[in-house]
Amino acid sequence: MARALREQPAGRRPEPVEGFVDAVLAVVADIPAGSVATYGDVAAILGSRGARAVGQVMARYGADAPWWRVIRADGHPPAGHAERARAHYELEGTPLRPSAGDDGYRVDLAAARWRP
DNA sequence: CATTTGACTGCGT
DNA sequence: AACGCAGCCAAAT
Repeated sequence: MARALREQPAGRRPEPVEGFVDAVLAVVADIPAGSVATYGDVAAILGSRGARAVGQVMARYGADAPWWRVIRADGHPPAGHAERARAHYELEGTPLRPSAGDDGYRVDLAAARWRP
């Protein structure tokens, strides 16, 4: 469906769609189930090193995206979402690894890291 | 336009 | 493995 004009009712913007935001969501959507990518990897694919910027996008716009497939460089799930992410991992069969101190588990990056 | 913020990363302790 | 610190990036305020 054609997206009509980009103009919105004055003073109201339906979605702050920006190039970077859209790109991040697109990359995240490309991550296959059972695999994961680090914030830094997603940023690198976009030609940037803004791992934090990617996290920022996920926090604000990743609500409807497979955010659990984007994890930290250490294999830890998104901060504050370990419990919810774990449910998705077990459902998708993402290779996990037992951990003592963390949230009780940790994603096996060596086996689950997505390779475009 | 300047400052703050944050679902990050790497290194040292 | 846990904690702290500095560096980096884009969006939000």
